[in-house]
Amino acid sequence: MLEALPGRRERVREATFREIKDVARGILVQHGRQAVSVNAVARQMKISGPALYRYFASYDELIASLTSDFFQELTADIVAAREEADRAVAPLLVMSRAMRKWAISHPQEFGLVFASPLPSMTATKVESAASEAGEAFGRLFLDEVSAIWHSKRFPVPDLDEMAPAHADQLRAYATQIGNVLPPEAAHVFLSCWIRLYGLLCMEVLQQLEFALRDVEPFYEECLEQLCQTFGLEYGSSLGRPLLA
Amino acid sequence: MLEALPGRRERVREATFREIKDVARGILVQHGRQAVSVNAVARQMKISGPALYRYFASYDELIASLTSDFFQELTADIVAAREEADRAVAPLLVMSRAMRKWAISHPQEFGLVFASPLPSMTATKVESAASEAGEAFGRLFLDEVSAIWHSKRFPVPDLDEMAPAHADQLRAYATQIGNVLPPEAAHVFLSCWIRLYGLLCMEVLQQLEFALRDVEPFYEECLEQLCQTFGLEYGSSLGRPLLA
DNA sequence: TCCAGAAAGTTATATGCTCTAACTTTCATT
DNA sequence: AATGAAAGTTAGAGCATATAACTTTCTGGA
Repeated sequence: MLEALPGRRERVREATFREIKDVARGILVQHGRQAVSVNAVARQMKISGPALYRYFASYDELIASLTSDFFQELTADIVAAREEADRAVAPLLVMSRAMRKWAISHPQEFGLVFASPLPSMTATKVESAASEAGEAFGRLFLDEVSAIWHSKRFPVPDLDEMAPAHADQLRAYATQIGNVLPPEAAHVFLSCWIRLYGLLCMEVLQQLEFALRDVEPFYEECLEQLCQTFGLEYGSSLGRPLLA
Repeated sequence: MLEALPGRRERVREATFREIKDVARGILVQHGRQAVSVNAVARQMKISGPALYRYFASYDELIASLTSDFFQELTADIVAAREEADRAVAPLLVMSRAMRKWAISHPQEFGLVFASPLPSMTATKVESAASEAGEAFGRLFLDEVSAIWHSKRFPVPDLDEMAPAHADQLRAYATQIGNVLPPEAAHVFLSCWIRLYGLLCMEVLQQLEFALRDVEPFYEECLEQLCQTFGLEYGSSLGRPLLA
């Protein structure tokens, strides 16, 4: 029988890939990262454990694949939010809020991405796909800041007043990102990125629960200062509540 | 035979506790968090695995004990740095630099503290000792900011201009910390804490390696702004290098 | 001094995990 | 229909946490 071009074999294989990752994600969300295991996924799919190794060479590869998916989903969410948003509010704000919205409605997923174990000197990891997806995610914000820079500039510090070693690593980074920002502007971008992403990290990893139930006010405060930095108009999120 | 009051039995038991934790820490530092296991520790001590359960009821308890130790060591380091430091430079600066110094010279230890798994809804953890030590650590900085507040004040936002829910949680936090700071000042404290600790988190969890080899310039920039916030004089760390 | 009993350590074992090896089944293509 | 790759199976090695039951070691009291 003539098959559709993707091939029936490959289609069911693709479907199995999806099912494995869906089941794994379900376990992650319901029972936490520790509960995600090759065997647990296989049990829930009612197949034997080793069968899963036809699809993923190792446990780490399965986790890396999940990580990659999460980055892509997060990226897609942010892009979608940017497209659909009110044109009056700065895209950078829309994107930042979309990032947090995804992070706090998917804490386990975000936590998996963030709290990956430290490489511990040894081990050249097989995280290429995951780190690529991660870079694409970061690129979203970098490109937006680059657009702002090229359309109207924003204040930047003087490279000569920095420690030479720091100026060097900024130049290296500017090169690495294809010079979409000059080193001085890259410093500002990184500084803001650190504040925003660092805050999200602390929130999701529950490092602020000793004091706060709702971190959003601090996130909005951070966004406000971010707008000042880039010379954007800060539009409060009131009226378009974060958690609808 | 009459023993010294602590009792010989208890002394050797205490020594075994220490050895277990020392060995576990060695494994953590050398081979990463994943490699820390009850059996691995026992092997290295040349005792049988189950023997360790005379000292720790579970693997999680061993980890929690390590976490507690790390917090205490970090706290002690910061206190020592504060005592020994040049009186001309603000204690808050000295303490912040001591914190980072410890964190980056003990990345695995700091990572263990930070990247503890998410509670995943269920599970009432046995982390009381660890979280107590963690609170003592945070208290160090809180007390310092409180001292600054009571000696000369610093600018604070208006509580009435905040979202009511946020004002409420700030008041609750102020109560929780025994009113050593009013809610408005608590907001400022938390805001600074988030920036400083969040940056450290990102650095140690290697979330900045895509761009930076040395995060110190950003840390110092953060400290400079922190000094502005609290009305302190920013003394560069030059001349007393961070990594001697 | 000797002995009862607690403390500390042992082996054996249950259960779960990752992952490999060897075998069987399924199924699309020739 | 036959072939051979793909997908699934069971068996098992090796390591993990943890418990149970046993032995050894040491302490404190008669």
